Amino acid sequence: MSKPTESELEILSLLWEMKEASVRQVHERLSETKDTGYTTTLKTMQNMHAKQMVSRNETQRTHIYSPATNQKDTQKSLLKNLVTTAFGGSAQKLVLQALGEENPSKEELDEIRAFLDQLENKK
Amino acid sequence: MSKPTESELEILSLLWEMKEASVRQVHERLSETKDTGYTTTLKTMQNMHAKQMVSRNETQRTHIYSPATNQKDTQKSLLKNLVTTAFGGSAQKLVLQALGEENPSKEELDEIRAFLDQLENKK
DNA sequence: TTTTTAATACGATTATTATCGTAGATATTT
DNA sequence: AAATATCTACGATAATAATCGTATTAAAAA
Repeated sequence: MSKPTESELEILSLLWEMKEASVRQVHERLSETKDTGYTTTLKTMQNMHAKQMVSRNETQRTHIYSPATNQKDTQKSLLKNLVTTAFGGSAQKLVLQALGEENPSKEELDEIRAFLDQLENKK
Repeated sequence: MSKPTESELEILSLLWEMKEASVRQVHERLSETKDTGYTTTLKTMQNMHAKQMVSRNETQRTHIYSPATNQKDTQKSLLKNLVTTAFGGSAQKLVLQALGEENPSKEELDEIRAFLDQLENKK
């Protein structure tokens, strides 16, 4: 399971959200934030398919793609990577930094607290 | 302020930790986890210097490098990037995921709680 | 049924990153 | 002083990623 490149990740994220989509649909969404040609998106998705990062239904002429890699697992490995490379291995620091920057709402804070309690109980 | 590449980030992290170091010293640390030649490390650090990502003292033959980019700012932008590309923009999800995976100690959990309280008081 | 539109495949090109080798200079050791 | 080791500089190459253009085919519209 190879690490997605930056471009691949953008597409993968969209697919996680959309569940399944054609190249056209992905490209349309991508165009909101990025200015590249249709064939670029196509090629990237073909590459992703070759790497088995996405699967596709080819029964129609317009292929329908869906994510083949688990979102959680991918997030997990990207996070781990960031923790080791940028946070000196401390997830703690990453969490504090993320919380500090993102200005979470009261509800979110409570949710995190609940989660902390739950974690503690497991010990 | 350009985004560090993967290799650059590895070196930058070490420099954040070491405060300042020669290429040799960085290379030695790097060798623990990576198997590349000395000149590769040298070249990367020279590139980083050209990008003003690090500064260096050239008064001695052996140059001494130190980070020129703020650790917090860099972490912040990398985090933001990850949140948007892999977590659909939700820092919340990232935090929960990070907490869930890293199995923090009781002390760390308490520290996070304290931080949450502090955040809440600011409102 | 002809024309136009929309899709895939795939090679080619460009851009970026990573890695290394060699030359030349300065220290250090013998 | 000569030999050896240790630096930097820097070009070259290799590896990886991103982008696009063109050919071909299938569907849709005129």
